[in-house]
This record gives sequence, structure tokens and C-alpha cells, in this order.
Amino acid sequence: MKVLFNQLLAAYGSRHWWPAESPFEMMVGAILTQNTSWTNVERAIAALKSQQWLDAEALINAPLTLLEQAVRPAGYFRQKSARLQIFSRFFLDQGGVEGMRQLPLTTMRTRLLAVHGVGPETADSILLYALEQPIFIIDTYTKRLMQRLEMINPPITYHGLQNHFHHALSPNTGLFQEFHALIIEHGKRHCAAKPKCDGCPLVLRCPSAD
DNA sequence: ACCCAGGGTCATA
DNA sequence: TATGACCATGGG
Repeated sequence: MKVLFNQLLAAYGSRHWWPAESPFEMMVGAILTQNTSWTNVERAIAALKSQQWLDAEALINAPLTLLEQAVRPAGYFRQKSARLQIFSRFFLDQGGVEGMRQLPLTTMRTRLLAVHGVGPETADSILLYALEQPIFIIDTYTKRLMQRLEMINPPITYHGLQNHFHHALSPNTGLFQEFHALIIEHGKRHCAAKPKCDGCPLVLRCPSAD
């Protein structure tokens, strides 16, 4: 596992993900990027920013139809607009970033999962990047890479694969942030739904690769 | 004209 | 518990 990280780091360098001006903006991005490419999310973030809506109270008070227009480029705009407002209410109820940082990781994770529209990956993205808690994010790129490397054998659950990382690595927030970002970068280039193994920089090989 | 993108919820059996 | 339908825009 550590070998994989070192190879990715050597290939792509530090990613310094996640780009945002505030933890709340990261949380908004985590919801907007659900099953959606980041370039589309950037347009929506820019639209929200131009309306001064990257703020929990402002998001709650934003007229729904106008909010939907801003979210539109990120896709699923009706769902995501509602989810942003629901999450913003939760965010304020928890006492914002400071309040959310007080509680133990597992407690906060349970509360996040109870929010409508927040599933395991979104919750863990919020915990790892916005709240800087040491929890590993499992996304489709992570599952795909591990399967293609045959480091796991499906079927594997979200928590199963997450435990795999948690047991193999020390709980280091910076490491987890960097590792996940590297998996995404590698995934977009070489480990998409259709494998693009030409020029893959990994010394670790996918057994099924040419 | 397809397939895909850093998911999550809900109905059904 | 385990699939499938649905949500929706933008790029290849």
C-alpha cells in the first residue's frame, strides 16, 4: 500500500487537493461533485461565488430557482440545490467548522451520514479535507484501481475497502489527503472506466493490462 | 449517438 | 440485502 503511494507521488507529485477558499466551500464542493466531473463543479462554484452564496446562511436564504440556476452546470441541479440548503442548516446547527471539529471523528461521521444527501464518500470527503480528520475516502477510482491491481477481490463494501487502507496505513491526515488526491489524478489519466494503460507510470502492474 | 464523470436515495422483491 | 431507476450537465 505504501509502495503504491510512493509510486503515485513520484509520478504526479504533491496534488495539494482540495482547492477552496474555506472549509465550507470544500463541503459545498463535496456535495456538488457527486457523480460529476470537477470541471462542471467549478462552474457552479464560480456562479455561487459571484452571488456571494458560499456561506451557510446565504445559501439557506437564496431563492431556490436562482440557486438552481447557479448549480445547474454541476448537474442534478434540483437535488443538489436542495441538498446544499439542507446541509447548510445542519452546518449551522452544529456550530460551523469549529463546532464540527470538537466532536470525535466517529460521532461527526454518524451525524453527517444522517443528513439527507450525504453518503459515505461525501461524509468522508468533508471529514478528511474540510475538517482535517484522518479518514480514508473510497470512491470509484479507488475501487477500480485496487480491483485492477488485484489488491482486493470483489465484492467489497465501502467500509471493507476503507478498513483495508486504515489497517495498512498510519492515521495521518496529510497522508490520506495526498493519497486520495493522487488516486484521482492517476484515475483520470489511466484508470477511468475504460483503462488507458499506455504510459501508465506505475511499476505495480495491473495483471489484466496488456 | 453514444459513454462517462471523485454518489445518493428510493421503490421493489 | 440486493438490484434497478432516477437524477442532469458537459466533454470526449
